[in-house]
Amino acid sequence: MYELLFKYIQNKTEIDEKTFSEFCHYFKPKMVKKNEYILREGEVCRYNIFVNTGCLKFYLVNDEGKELIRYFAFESKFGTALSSLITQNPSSEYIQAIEKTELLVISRQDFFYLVDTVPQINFIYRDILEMAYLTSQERIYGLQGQRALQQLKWLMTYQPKILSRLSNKVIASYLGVTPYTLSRLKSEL
Amino acid sequence: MYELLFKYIQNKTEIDEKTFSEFCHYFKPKMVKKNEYILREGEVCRYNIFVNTGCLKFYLVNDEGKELIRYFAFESKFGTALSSLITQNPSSEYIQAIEKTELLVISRQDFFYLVDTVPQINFIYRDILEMAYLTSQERIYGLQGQRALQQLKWLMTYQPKILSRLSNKVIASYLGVTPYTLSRLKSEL
DNA sequence: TTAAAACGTTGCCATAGAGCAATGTTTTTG
DNA sequence: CAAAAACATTGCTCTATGGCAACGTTTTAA
Repeated sequence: MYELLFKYIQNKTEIDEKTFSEFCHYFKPKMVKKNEYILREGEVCRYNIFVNTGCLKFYLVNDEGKELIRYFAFESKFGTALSSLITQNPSSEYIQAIEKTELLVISRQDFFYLVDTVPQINFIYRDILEMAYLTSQERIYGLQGQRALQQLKWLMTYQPKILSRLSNKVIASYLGVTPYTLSRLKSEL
Repeated sequence: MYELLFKYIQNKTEIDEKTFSEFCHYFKPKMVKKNEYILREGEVCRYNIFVNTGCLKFYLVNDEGKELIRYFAFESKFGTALSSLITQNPSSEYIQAIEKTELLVISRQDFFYLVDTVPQINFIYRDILEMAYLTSQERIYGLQGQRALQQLKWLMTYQPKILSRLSNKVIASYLGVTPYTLSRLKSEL
């Protein structure tokens, strides 16, 4: 149950099994079905989430009813509605399982307690934020500058998992184009 | 020289002048002229930067030669080419002064030393990353979903400083449209 | 296992924004 | 302060993408 999380932390910091076992019980296992919501728009996010197996999508629905996907969390990834988690304001994002998914869930309070008391978790949180920020920057530059075809090629190179595992509809929503356009772009490759 | 930085930190954490004075000398004052580069593409970023007065732009130049602006750092803001700072790989970003600008510059090594040894700076760095990430998320959703006119209206409401202080050319590059389009959009308001 | 629902593809037309050129305005700099 | 450079605006045309409709395929669920 905790092997992946242990490996994740071990990969980023120095940690022994004893230290890990002292705090890992703060992470509670949770199974969610395909299409099940972990968080809905308007709810306050009270958890940080580690994905053991499966995949979550983080998205919002804009004024025109269009679903905009910001991020996918696959196996061994953390994800949360950070804005709501930090501010404790209602989330504008949904979090939903794309597949049958196994999670480790830690409450906001426990998580920040660990950030403040366990140096390894302090570092892990810093690393999560740094990496999330870097990924966001790349995505901003991609959305700002690239035509959709270029973005698709970038995805093929750097995020092949997204293309191989997810539906066109979902990929289109991530790229910010319609499924029609995506379908046409793929025939241009 | 250090008043703004002290206020910035005091605003976010508990700190007294004595503690501040023990580490503030790691931040070195630096003046840059309008249009002067602080970092160019291909250089490794070795600094974190606090803006005292003026304004910096963080941008890259894409394959088509188009300038894409990711972020502006106005007074009392931190900014750096984080990707390069963390990985110590050559930066794909430029950092350039838009106006005559007064900076406080801290070396990478000193900065991370303070992050690891001064709890207030550890927290400040966490806060910078959190806020930067939140801002990035909003921007991703904006670029993905909104028409340029909507983005412009959003800017008017939430970032009026960008509109009032910067040239159309620069604003267009931030919005990811051409100056022609921006000029037309403004006449639609 | 089969009917219903969701998804993917493609033709057609509509639209937002790009890009060039021409012109006037503002800013920069010697 | 004057000449040069950069910037802003607007007409015209072109292109990438949107959105609907139709149709075949895959997935879902009773």
